[in-house]
Parts: sequence; structure tokens; C-alpha cells
Amino acid sequence: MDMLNQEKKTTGHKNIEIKKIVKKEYKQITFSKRRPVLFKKASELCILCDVQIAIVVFSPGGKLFCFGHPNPKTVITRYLNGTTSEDSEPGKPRPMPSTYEGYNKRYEAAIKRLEMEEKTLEEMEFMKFLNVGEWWNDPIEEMRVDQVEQFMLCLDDLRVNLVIKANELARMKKSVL
Amino acid sequence: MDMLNQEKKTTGHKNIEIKKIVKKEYKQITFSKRRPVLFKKASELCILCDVQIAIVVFSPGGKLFCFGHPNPKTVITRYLNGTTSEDSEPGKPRPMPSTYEGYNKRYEAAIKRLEMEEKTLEEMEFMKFLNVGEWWNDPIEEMRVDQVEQFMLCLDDLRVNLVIKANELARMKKSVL
DNA sequence: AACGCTATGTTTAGCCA
DNA sequence: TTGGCTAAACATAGCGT
Repeated sequence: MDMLNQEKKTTGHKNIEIKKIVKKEYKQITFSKRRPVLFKKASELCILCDVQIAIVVFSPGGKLFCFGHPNPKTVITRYLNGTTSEDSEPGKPRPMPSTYEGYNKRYEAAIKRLEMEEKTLEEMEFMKFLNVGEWWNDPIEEMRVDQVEQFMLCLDDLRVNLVIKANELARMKKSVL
Repeated sequence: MDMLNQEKKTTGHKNIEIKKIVKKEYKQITFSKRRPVLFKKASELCILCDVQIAIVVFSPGGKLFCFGHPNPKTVITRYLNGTTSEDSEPGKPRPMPSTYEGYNKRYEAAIKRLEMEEKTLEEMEFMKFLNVGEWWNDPIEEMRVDQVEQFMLCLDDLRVNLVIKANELARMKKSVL
């Protein structure tokens, strides 16, 4: 048992740092190792949870890798068509988000803002506003994602209303003028 | 030192079996746990290897989850735009027009101002989610940009409609005056 | 129902061939 | 390159709460 003076054979998995790999060679190696794992995870998720997933990857070399269950095109088409509620029955209205009113108001105001918005002085403020956290590596990243997803759902429901509202606004404005 | 008669607190990670989870409850839990990890892996791959990735997922509940670097639509557009073969030709021009960029900023600035002004409960929650979480080292500027782009994507549909409607309004106004 | 925990399985960075 | 290897880091199933 020469465990004590036995030197380690490898260094093991060294600690992370998620930043761009500059050395092209290492970048390629990392990509080659990680990409299949990503696809494997996706396939497991598909099978376990019976969900549809499409993944499209353009490698550093410009090659296209894609994964899809049942296939990439089907999922992407569905995504582009905006079908976000497959399980909702035809007549069944989707439950209204609690934040509906707040966002709806924001819509109307946003439309007005867009009319008046000239230059992008607020851009810097907005950048600062977003820069406080770190999206990619944040421990509570999932919370943010979920929050954004909730927001997206709200937007989805509101999109139709936006068009209506905007048309109403347009008509009102037109009739006034 | 009651290590010996100490009973194990948990069973630990039991061995896998990749097959459809029938129990709806477990399926949902598994999905909720695994999906963020998949997205995290994707984001790491994006950053480490400087690649473009889009992931579209339709959950068991029919909800849409998507991830994209720089954003889903860009990657999917690139995917649809002719790179249907295994690899893209080097000389082939890849049209990646960021026609929405100007609109992005305008819309974001508008939204940001609205959020600051209205200060409703939902907005405060949303801001809290965006702002919570300190992260270690100095964030890279590119990552911040990506973060903003990621967020922007979530507003994509709304933004497009807003822009269209706003332009319509502007035209109407102009023609009337 | 959404988290926290942890034992155990899985992934992987750095090496080496 | 491409493919192992191993130790360390990471992910997670089954349980609690």
C-alpha cells in the first residue's frame, strides 16, 4: 500500500472559468467534448419528460450541428408559428396572468413612448440597469429565466391585445385630428 | 464519532434509466430541474467556444422555453437560410442583418423609462429579479452585451409589433398633418 | 409545489499516448 | 488530431421540509 508516496496520475477536473477560450486549439477540443454532452442531455430530457427540443449549433469552424426531437424542423416550425400552448383546448381560454393589467398599461404607454422617442439617451441607463447582475453565470440564473419566461407568456397573451389597442389608438388619434 | 451507527440522510443520486416518466408530477419535477442545466451548459459552450446556439423547448405543459446566443432568432434564421447541409461553405455569404438593432434600443429605452416611472408591484419584482445576485469577478463586456441581447429576445415579438404599430401611427400622423 | 439536502452518478480539464 | 485516463467538479434522484 504505497498510497502515501503515490503521486497523482492526473490533475483532475480543474476549476471552472467560463470565459472565451482564446487558443483555437483548446477551443476546438472543448467544443468537441462538450457538444455531444449537450445533445445527450437534450435527448435525455426529451425521452424522460416527453418534450420537443430543437438545438442548432454553429461551431467555431462554421459547421452546423443540430439536434431535434422529433426533428429540428418540426420544433423550429412550431416555434416560428408561435404555437405556445399545445395542451390548451380550442375553446378553452388561457388563464390570464396576474400581471396582465400592469403589462397592458405598459403596452399602451410604450406605444406612446415610441411615437415620441427620439434619441437614445436612456440607453446607457438601461445598460446599467441590466448590468447589475450577471446573466450567464449567476447562481439564480434559473429564477431570472423563469421570470423572463413568465414575462414572455404575458407578452404572448398581450400581443393580440396590443394590435387591437394600437389600432384603437390609431383610430382615436385619426378621428381627433 | 457516531459515524458507525449514523444512518444515511439521503439515498443519493440513484441510477439512471432513460425512459419516459409516466407520472406527470415526477415528469414535471425532472423537467424543471434538468432544463435550466441544459441551458446553462449551452451558455457555457457559447461563451467558452464562441459559438452560436439556439435551443427551443416545448415543455410538457406546452410552454415555450428558448435559449439563444446571440439570440434564438438569429441562429434559427441562419439555420433556415440555406445552411441546410452539414457544413456551410466558407465563401458563402451569410446574411446576418441586424435590422432590429435600432428598434431594440428605442424600445428598451422606452420600456425602461416606463418601468422606472410606473413602479408597480410586478415591475419591482421584475427589477428585483434582474438586479439580485452578485457574481464574482469582473464581468466581461461581451457577456453583458449578450445578456442584454438575451433579454431583448424575450421582448422580440412584442417589439416587432410595437415597431410596426408605431411606424403605422407615425405614418398616419404624418399623412394627416 | 417549490425548495434544500446529500449520496451517488456524470462530466470534464489537464495530461498523456 | 483523436482518443483514453483520472481526480475533481458538477448534476441529480429520492427524500425531507
